[in-house]
Formats: sequence, C-alpha cells, structure tokens
Amino acid sequence: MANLKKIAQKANVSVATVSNVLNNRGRVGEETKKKILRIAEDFNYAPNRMAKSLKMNKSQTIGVIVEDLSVFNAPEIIDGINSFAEDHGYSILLMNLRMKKKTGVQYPDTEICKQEAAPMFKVLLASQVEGIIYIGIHSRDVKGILPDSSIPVVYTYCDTSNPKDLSVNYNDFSAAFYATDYLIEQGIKDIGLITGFKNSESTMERLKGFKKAFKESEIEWNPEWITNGDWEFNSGYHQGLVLLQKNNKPRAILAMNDLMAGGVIKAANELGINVPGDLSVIGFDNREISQYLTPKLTTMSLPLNEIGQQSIKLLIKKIRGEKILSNKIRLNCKLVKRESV
Amino acid sequence: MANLKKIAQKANVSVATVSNVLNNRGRVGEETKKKILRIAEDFNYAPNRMAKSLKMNKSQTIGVIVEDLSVFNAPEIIDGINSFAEDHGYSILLMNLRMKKKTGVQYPDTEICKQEAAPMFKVLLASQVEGIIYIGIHSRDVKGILPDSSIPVVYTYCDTSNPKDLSVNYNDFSAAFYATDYLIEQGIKDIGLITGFKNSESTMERLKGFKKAFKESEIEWNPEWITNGDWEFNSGYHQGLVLLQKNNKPRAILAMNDLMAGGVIKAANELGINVPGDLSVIGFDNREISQYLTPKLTTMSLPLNEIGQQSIKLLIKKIRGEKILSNKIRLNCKLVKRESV
DNA sequence: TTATAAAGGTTAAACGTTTTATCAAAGTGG
DNA sequence: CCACTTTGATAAAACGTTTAACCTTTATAA
Repeated sequence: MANLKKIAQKANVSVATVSNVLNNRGRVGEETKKKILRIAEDFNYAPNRMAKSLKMNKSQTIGVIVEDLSVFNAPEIIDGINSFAEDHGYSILLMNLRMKKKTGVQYPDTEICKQEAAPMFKVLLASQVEGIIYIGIHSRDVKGILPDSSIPVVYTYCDTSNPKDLSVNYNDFSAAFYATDYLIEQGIKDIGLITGFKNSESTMERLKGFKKAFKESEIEWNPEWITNGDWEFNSGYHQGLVLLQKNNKPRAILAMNDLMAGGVIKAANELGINVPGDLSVIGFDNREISQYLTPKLTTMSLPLNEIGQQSIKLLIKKIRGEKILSNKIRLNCKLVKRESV
Repeated sequence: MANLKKIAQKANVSVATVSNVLNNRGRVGEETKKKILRIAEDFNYAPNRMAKSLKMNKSQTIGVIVEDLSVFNAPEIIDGINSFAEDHGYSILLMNLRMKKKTGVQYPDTEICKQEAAPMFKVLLASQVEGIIYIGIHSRDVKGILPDSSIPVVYTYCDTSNPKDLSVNYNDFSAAFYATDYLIEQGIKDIGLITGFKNSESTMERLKGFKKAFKESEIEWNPEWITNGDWEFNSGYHQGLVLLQKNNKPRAILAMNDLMAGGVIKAANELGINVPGDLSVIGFDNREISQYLTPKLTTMSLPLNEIGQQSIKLLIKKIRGEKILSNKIRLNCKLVKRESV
C-alpha cells in the first residue's frame, strides 16, 4: 500500500507537503500540487485511517450495538443510521448481541443484555469509536445498560427512565391514539383491542392512546373488548375468536401488531365474518406480512429509517458538543391505509 | 482514556514492560505483573486499536459490503458473519449500498453496483480491513465487481463466473431438485412450476433441478405447467389462477419463492380449491410470511446463517494464507415441511 | 574465583499520519 | 538599499503501540 512517504519520495518533496496537498491546507505551489495529486492517483493512494485516527484522536467511526440483528425492524433502523453516517463521513462498526439465539429468550431483561453488552462495549472503546448507538429491539427501559463513560451513547428503539440518557424512538401513545381515532372517524365506535405483553412499555403507552381517543370523542370504550395477546400470530387468532364469538361483538379490532392482526383476520375468515365489510382490522408495525394478507392490512407504520437517522444525527450533535434541545426524541408513526378498514 | 504510558508511570515501570504484561510475553516478575494488571484494571484500560493496528499492520477488522441491508435475507447472513467474526476476534465494518433506494431499481445490474461499490471499497481500504465480504442480495454474476487488489474478497449470496473469485452461496439446483423430488415421492406427478425472472441465474438453475427430478423418476414434465413469474406475490396469484383454471390442472405447484407461493394459495382459495387436499404448494426461501399463510407453507429454507459463517471462515482462511480446497462453496437448502403438501 | 546464563527489566525505533515551528528565497515599499 | 512580507517548502515531534536490542543483577557451573 502506498503511503505519504512513497509519494513524497517519488515527487522529490517532503512528507509534510504531500499531506498538505492531499488535505488542501498550507501553502503549496500549483506545480507541486498537480504533481503530487497525479502521483497519489497513480499509486491509488488511500490514507491510512489508523494512523490518521491515532494522530487526530478521532476515529470517524461510530459503534452500533444491536440486540438482535435479524429481527424485522433492526435492519431498517441500521439502514437509516448508515445512510446518514455515510453522508457525514462516519463508518459503522457493527456489534450484534444475538440475544434470542444466545439466551433462547425472546424478550431478555435488561440485566442480561447488560452482561452481554459489556464486552462489546469494551471492543468499541478500544476501537476508539466516537459514539455508540444501542438498538434495543424490544422497547423497554434500558437505563444504564452501557457503563458510564465519557463516550456519548444514544439509546434507540427503546426507553430509558434516566433523563440524562439520549434516546430516540417512535411515539406509542400518539400512534395508538391516531389509529383508534381513525376508526372512530369512520363512524365505528365498537372497537376491540388486542394488546401485547401486559408489562411492556409499548403496550401500556398504546393502551393510554387508545383510551385517550375515546375520551376525546366522548364515547365509552368497552372493557370486555380489551384482551391480552403476546405479540404472536396465534394469540391474535385466539383472542380474535373470543372477541368475535361474543353476543355483542366489536365492529373493529385494533391489534397491537401485524402478526396478531393477521390472526384476527384468520379468525374472521373462519367465522365467515367479512373484512372489512363486517369487521375492520388495524395492525401495527407495517411489517412485510401486512401487505400479503387478504384483505391487505391497514396498519401503523413505524418510522424505522427515520429513527435510525435521528439517532445518529443526535449522536453526532452530542459528539460535536452542539446544543441538544431534547434528550428524548419521539417520532410519529404513520397510518398506511389499505383494505382492512 | 488510559494508555500504556499512564499505567507505566503509576507502576514505576517502563512502557515496554506494561505492554509485555498485558500481552503476556517477555520475562516479567510475578510481583510487577500483579501490580500492572491491577492498575490496568483500575484504569479500565482498553488498548488503543488504532495504535496497535498501525504498528502490527493488522486491523482485525473485515469489511462487509451489502447491496441492500433491509432485504429479508441480508440480516441473517450478516448475523452469521458476525457470530463467527466475534468468536475469532474480528470486527465488522458495515457498508450498505442501498441499491434499491438509491437507484429505484429492484434488481440493479452489475455495472451499477460496481460504480456504487467503488467508493466504499476505498473507505474499506483506508480502514485497513484485512478482507472484504460482498453480499449481493440478488444472485447473479458479480465477476470483478470490486477492483483487483491484494486484499482478499469473498462474494456471498451471488455468483461469479471468474473461477479465481471466492464465493459462497446456496445450491439452487439441488434445492429445486429435492423440492420436486419430495413432491414426486408423495405420489404427485402433475406438478406445475412458477419461476422467477427468466434471465436470473437462480431461475435457470432451479429449472434444471426441477427437470432433473423428473428425469430421475423417469416421468414426464408438462411444459404447459411451467410459467413465468417475477418473484412478486401478484405474479404468483395470477399465474396460479391461470394454472388452476386449465382443464387439466396440476396437483401441485412449486413456486420459486414464498411470495409467489402465497399468491398461489390465494388463487386456490378463491377458486375453492383445497390446499393441501386438492393442491400441494411448495415455496422457496422460508421467509417470515410462509409460517403465517393458511395453510402454513412447506418451503425450502436457505441456509442464510451458515452462508454467512462459511463466508467469513473462507475469508479468514484466505487472509491467513491457508490452503483453500474450493473457491466456490455451495451449501444445501433444507425442506421445512409444514401444512401445504 | 571467574565465566556464563538466567531473570527482570529498559531504551529506542518504528508504524503513517498531522501540525507547529522554522527557514530560504523572492517580492515589495519606502 | 534595507526592512519587511509573502510564498513555498521542510524538519521534527507527537499520537499509542510493539519489539528487537541492550543492560543490570543475581544465580549457577566449572
């Protein structure tokens, strides 16, 4: 590999001059400039980032720790991070915790993530990353999951109860509010709800949003139509069966994710209930499956890519010491209207 | 951040000694060793990778260029790469081409990938990566997509007609062969086929496998039942409709991906044809959707994780100059039997 | 006793950059 | 003709490591 020294020798000039030309600073004559640039081109020179980083004490690298890379939402977030990073000259050092495969547990608690993340954190430190983004794929309180240090951290796609932590996520509350409100706007008041895990932050926030929509419209929600799922297809199916076999059954069901919404549609099909004729269904996530259901699912899409972009934007601000208006960024979801309402 | 110098000062010892202790080489007394280790621990010392790399001329980093990170198969491959890398002390520098978003084209040709990949390649060179994995998510000939250089490259999830290139992919031919053969084994001889793009390598190879299975069983395949799709759900639906409305219709349909298989099932549902009672359906990819169809789809699962692992395994071998038995690794797919056959 | 080896260190150069201080030569104004 | 500025360049230190070469001191062998 070519380096400054070789170019300097070839050009009969000092290393400093070559460095100056290649970073166009300092005062260098036009002649020499041309010559050096040509030689660098010939040698296909690429500056040694290690040396540069060492000297400048800046690695132009940010570390990304993701709890589970192969879960549907993580790649799109990373994509967002990546595109912004690229535009700003940063590279991404990727660490995958692989929680699901490692622990066998689908929703590991904070403590176990903490243990697994520690060594990765150390690697990132050693790599002199200028900042870290932690992507927790199951929204929950990750307060202090990474050890305190002078290096800035942004928590993404998860919550943190420590107000000093920087975090970026979507807004569960408003998403559920708007989904419910949309149904009410269509003149549907008999709305059932299938939640996710009862103790998940997402579930609780969305439940609040759901109820808020009713309050705003000054109508009552029926507690009998609120039922608990576990985020899986089958729970949607079973709860759907339960809800739709009641004497007074809802005219619409809001499921807290697309999988469960799919289950509801399956249940409706089996019971001979027409969607959207007799029953409207709304999902959450805008996951791939939603566009292949029959009817195609109307669903709340999460701003995954934007979450990624905002995360790194926030991180870079922090790195540069710029003023940060709010530690906690919550982005809005968007309803994608398809055929199930 | 702590460094060798600080530790050395604190311990009243030379930098060299600290280095020796921390990498346990050289001759150092037990006393000093303990002391240095304790201080390093106290300081939460992490060796500066930049400096180390610079000196050792080894970055312990490998670059991964992926054509589209947010496509269903890429994350799992990267997951595989990552897990192997971690176990062997390598880190992953991730570059995302984002072909779809950038070019608007879903299946960009080699030339355009080449253009987009060039700057990333340069960044990776500058980062002193020891090797590169190029993940092309649409299997095709990527010969020479990255510029020639002394740094080893493995092409993953794509083909290359240059026999000198290292590549890892799954085996389209045998996958299609076994899927077809499985159907034949079940006593079904009237098998329809919905292909992907006609000019794709995958399509051609799988078509060969399909025909081979018939030859081996010494039965005839019906050319009328072979029809072209475009990998999308709708094409499966439409071709399904066509096939299933013929006077002599097939008893089984093999679709070259799960999306199209989903379309076939939808078509069957509409025509009142029972799956698997009257029609068996097999898909390809074992994508998420396959487990949520009704009936659940029997499909060929791609060894994505293993592809990732084998890629980096091969790359590391190449980096270390070890003997490489075959430049071209083709892994077998596995039939996951569910309810549609 | 003396030569040799082993144990336990240290010194200093090197990796490829950046950057400050310095310098020579040429140009400019009075 | 002198003082001063400008232009174009260089030398050398520094970033945090590794490592070969060297240097003491003490133990061992002859």
